[in-house]
Formats: sequence, structure tokens, C-alpha cells
Amino acid sequence: MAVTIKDVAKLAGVSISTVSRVINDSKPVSPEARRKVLHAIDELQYEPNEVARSLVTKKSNLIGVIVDDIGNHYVAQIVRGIEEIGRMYNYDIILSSSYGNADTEIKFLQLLKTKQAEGIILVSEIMNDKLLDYVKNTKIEFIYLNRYYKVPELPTVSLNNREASTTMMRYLVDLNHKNIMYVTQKKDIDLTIEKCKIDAYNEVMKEIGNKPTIYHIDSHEIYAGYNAGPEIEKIIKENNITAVFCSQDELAIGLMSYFYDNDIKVPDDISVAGYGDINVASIYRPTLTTVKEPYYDLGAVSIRKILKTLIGEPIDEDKIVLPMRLIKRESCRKI
Amino acid sequence: MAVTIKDVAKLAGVSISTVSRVINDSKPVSPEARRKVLHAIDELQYEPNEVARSLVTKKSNLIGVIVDDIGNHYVAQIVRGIEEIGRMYNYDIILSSSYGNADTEIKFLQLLKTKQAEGIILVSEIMNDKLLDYVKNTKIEFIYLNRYYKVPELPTVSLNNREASTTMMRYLVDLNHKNIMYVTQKKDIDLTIEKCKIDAYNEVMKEIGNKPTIYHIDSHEIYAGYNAGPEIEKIIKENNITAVFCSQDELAIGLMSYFYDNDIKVPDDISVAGYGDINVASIYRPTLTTVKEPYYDLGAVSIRKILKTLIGEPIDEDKIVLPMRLIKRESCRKI
DNA sequence: ATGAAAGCGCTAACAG
DNA sequence: CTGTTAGCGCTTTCAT
Repeated sequence: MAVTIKDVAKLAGVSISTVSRVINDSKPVSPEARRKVLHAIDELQYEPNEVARSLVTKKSNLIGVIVDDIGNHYVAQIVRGIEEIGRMYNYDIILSSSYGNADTEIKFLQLLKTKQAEGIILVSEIMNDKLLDYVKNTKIEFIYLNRYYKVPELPTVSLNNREASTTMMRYLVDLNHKNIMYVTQKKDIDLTIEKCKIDAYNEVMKEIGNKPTIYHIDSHEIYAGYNAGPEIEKIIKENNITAVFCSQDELAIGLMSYFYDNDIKVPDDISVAGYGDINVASIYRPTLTTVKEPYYDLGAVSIRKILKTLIGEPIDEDKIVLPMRLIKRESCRKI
Repeated sequence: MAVTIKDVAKLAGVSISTVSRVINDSKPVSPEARRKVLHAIDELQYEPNEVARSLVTKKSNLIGVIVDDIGNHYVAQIVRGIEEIGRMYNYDIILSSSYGNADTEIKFLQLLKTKQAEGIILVSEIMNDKLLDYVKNTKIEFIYLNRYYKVPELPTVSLNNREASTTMMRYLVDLNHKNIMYVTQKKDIDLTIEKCKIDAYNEVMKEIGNKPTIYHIDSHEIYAGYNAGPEIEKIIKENNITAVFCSQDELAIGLMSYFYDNDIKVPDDISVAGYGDINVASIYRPTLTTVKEPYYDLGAVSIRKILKTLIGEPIDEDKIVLPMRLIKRESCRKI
């Protein structure tokens, strides 16, 4: 059996209340008693049982984090931000991966509640209406970090995607590109954030008086960008496209790999721009011009917001929007 | 106040024991009572408090995972394996990142113990002797996953690095390479696992009757591989090297980027092999020939081992060694 | 300043 | 099959 507060009290010759007081220094304790207690603690290598403590204080110091897949680099960065800031406030995080399953997300949410998590951050790629309902009817600190959807009803930390896309488009235009193609997700999926980006694209194309060329892919993974290569190549030739702006870095990397394998030179023959600044973006050759999504900050800001409300500090607002940054690299050139 | 077992009992008109019994179905309960309880639970949206439950059962269903940095891809893969298997047995994981600080690792270890974690997996890149002592004197299920060091005194799950390096070397030899260079960590660091790999390299070089050429770098990150480019290039020319075997994929990728930027063609001018099969390895062009470290499995096997001992199943052995696999890609060619 | 005692929400004998 | 009761290890009144 592990050593408990009773053992310490006995050895120190005081009551358990006194021991508790020195552990938490919640009330004055005579120097003499304190010394004895401290000594006993040391002797016994006593470590308080946080579970028992939680039960009475109702503070678990646990934040639940439900993610899509910790194996995704951007997710890992978000978790990094959450964890590092949480740590500063003495909070631990419980991690669960849903792999994009809506029911699993809800199951974890409930599970985390039973574990008395004080707040929950959901890093999701899907739109989970059932979960939305559930959260709205339950009082728990909650933040929705969704990379693709806007979630109007709930506290979110998000990015200014529209502005970022506009910035990238204007940059491409500055590079004298006129025929710019946009490669994005499958058309029929109703991705609210992607809509903002498409709007930005369309707007800039309209500004420069050119017709938009949008190509839809059914996935946002690298291989999908690669596989779409032949069709995109055809469209490029037919429409005299000089720059391709991809809605995700993964797509851009896949596409560049296709170009590499088919002797199309980036950026000499075609400029390619991405979105996200995933870690490969700066490693791949040519390095990818893209827009940096500040994942770490996304996580950090989220947990800070939860912690603030937990502590009772005034919170600024329910929706936090973070800026993004244009990263100019080799894959786009002036023509 | 949250709804408790008492509320359910009252509403259902039974005792709390009966409620407890239907929740856990630990003992037979009359259909009638069960129905009433279930109904009350539903009515009240009751969710048992796991903290209270843990306190009495002494089961937290929590596994602590201390990692170096969840932002590292390989670490994330390990955690993925841990989490996914843990989930199958109803275990949650608490994640803490030490960022390579030995004291932080110990602090987390203690913290996780107070949270009543039933087992702890340490995914570390450093050698932490103090922690070794600590763990040996404490009875807690523990596994050390160290990528660079052998940890003889503790249960570990590790890889057969010696064999893997030999396999890679023999493959290179099969490709008719005779003058093979090995690029690795700084010489004075005492990396026990790296030593195995160097031994394997030396042995094969001896077999083919050629002198070893080992180059030491002070970091294992991509930029380090890149920065070492000029010197490595010089050595290659002087020694007529035709293949470079890097102790880490990161180094290989950095080096290939240097080659790309300096118009040295891989694999036409030089073959490059890596170690690890990090995610970029298959994405980078040319794709990197490497040895696959099964990170996911490493995590999965670790937690499974802990869970087994927790459940009381017989455990096979204290040291588990996983095999690695040669991944032939474009960066190495026959000469 | 200190101890006794109540109780956090739950499980597990124990008695019926 | 069911209710009563005694804790789990700790914090926190409430006396003293």
C-alpha cells in the first residue's frame, strides 16, 4: 500500500489536518510542527494522492484534448501549444484521437467529463452537429478548433483564412501571374472555411479581370495532389496557367512531386503555392511558397482562454481570430 | 452541482448500492429495479464520477506518457500507437513533453504517480540516470523507449539497429558500392545505439576489405545535414565515395537538399541512404532509401506490455526487440 | 495553532 | 436480490 497522509501524521506525531496544512500551506502551522511533518514526508517519500484531492476539491487539473489524429503534423503542433501553456498553469492534458469519427468524438467527450476534465479542446476536421448539441447542453469549458469548418455556435479559435488567401493571390499577381489556377477540395463538400478561401481567390481574379479556374480534388492528401497531376497538367496547358495555388500544402507537394517525375520544372515552367506551411514545405525542393498557419499559437491561445475562464479572469471574446503569414520561398517566381 | 449516484438512487427509489450494481453490473439486480435505475440515469443524464471511482477501486485507467517533444514526427507516431492500443483496453493517456530536460522528466514522473497513473512510458532522447534510479526504487509499471541509448537496467522496447544497419550496408554493397561513407552524430557523445550502427558499418566495410570513412555531425537535424554539405562533398571527392549512409533520415534529407542546391544529382552522382523512414522520406524527391523504424509498433507494443502486467497476464520478457525493414527507394542506385 | 469529525462520490463487504 | 455501512485519501469546517 502506498504511504498516505495518515502515515505521515503518525510518524510526525501530529494530526492529518496539520499535515494537510503544511502540504498546501493553507493555514499557519507552528515551525516546530512543520519541521516534523516535512521530515516525515521526506522519510516516507510521501506523495499526495491527487485522485483523493480531486474528489474533495473538485479540481482535476486536467484538460481533455480530442484530436483527429496526433500523427498529423499540424495537430501535433497544436497539442504542443496546448500542453506547453497548460503546463505553466499546472494542468495536465488527456489525449484522445478520434480518427475523424463523430461518434468517437462524443464518446471521448463524455469520457473526459467523467474523468472530471475541467475543460475540453476539440481539434477536429469534421463537422459534428451531434457534438455541438451535446456541448451546448452541458456546462463545460469547451473550444472547437476546426480546420475546415466555421462553428458559429461555439467558442472557437480560428484563422483569418480569407485575408490570407487574398494576400497570397495578390502576391502571385505582383509576380505578374494572370492566369492563376486554384486547386481545392471536392466541390460538393460543404467546407465553410474553404469557401472563404475560394471567395478570396475569385475576388482577386475578378479584380485583375481574369476568369477563375478551379479544380476540385476528392482528398487533401499528398497522393491526391500527385494523382491529380495529369489532369491539372492538361488544364494548365489549355488555359495557359502560370501559377497554381493549392488550398493545402499537401496538395501542392503532391503536385510538385508529379511535376518532378514528369520533368516539369517548378518554378521555371510553373509556379506553385500552398497553404499551411506544413513542415515539409521548407524541406522539399524547391521550397514551397505558402501561407503559415500558426498551429502552435492556435493551441496555446485555446488553452489560455479556457484557463482564463477557469481562473475567473475576464475573457476577451468568444471568437478569437489569429492572423496568418505569407512565406515566400522558391516555388513561385516572377514572370 | 453535478448529479450523483444518490440522486439517481432517490429518483429510482432504490439504494445507491443497487444503482452501483447496475452501472457496473457487478451483481444481479431484478429486472424491475434495473429498469427504474436505467430510467433515472437517463432522466438525470447521470454520468459516474471516475475520480471517486478511482479512489475506491485504485484503478485510474490512466497511462502516463512522457515524451521528448510531441512535435517530432516519430514521437507522434509512437504516441499514436500507445493511444490506440490503450483505448482498446479502456485506458486514457496523459501526455507530458519534457523537451529533453532530465529534471522535467523526473518531475513529470512524480506528477504522474500522484495522479495515480497505472503505468508510465518514457519516450526520451536523452540518458537520464537520476530517473533510472528513481524508477528502480519505485514500483510502477514502466517502459523506457529511447531512440539513442540502450537502457540495460529497465524494461525496454527497442529495435534491432545492428541488424538493420548491416542490412542496409549489404544492400549498398549489392548495388556495387565499395566506398561507402557513414555520416553520424558527434563523436564524443556516447550514444549506445549509435555505436551498434557504427559497428555494423565497420564490420561490413571490413568484409569487403575497404577502409571506413565516418563523418561526425553535432546535431541530427535537417539543417545540420545541409550545413555539413560542403565538407561532406569534399570528402566524397577525395575518397571517391559513391554512397553516403546517414544515421538519421533528417541528416540524409538535409544533405540531399545541399546536393540539390549545388547541382549534385542524387542518385546519379551520389547515392544517399537514411535511417528511420520519417514521413518526408517518401515525399522528398528523389525519394529516400532508408530503414523503417516501426514507431507505431514501438508504442503499441510498449503499452500492450504494460497492460498485460497490469491485467496479470504472463509477460514474455523484459526486453522486447522489434525488427526493422529496408525500404528501397530512388536515392540509391546500382553503379 | 491544532485536532476531531464530516464528507467528496463511489464500491464492496456484510447482513438480511 | 437489496439496503446499510464502512471506508478510499484527502480537505475543510468547527471547536478548542
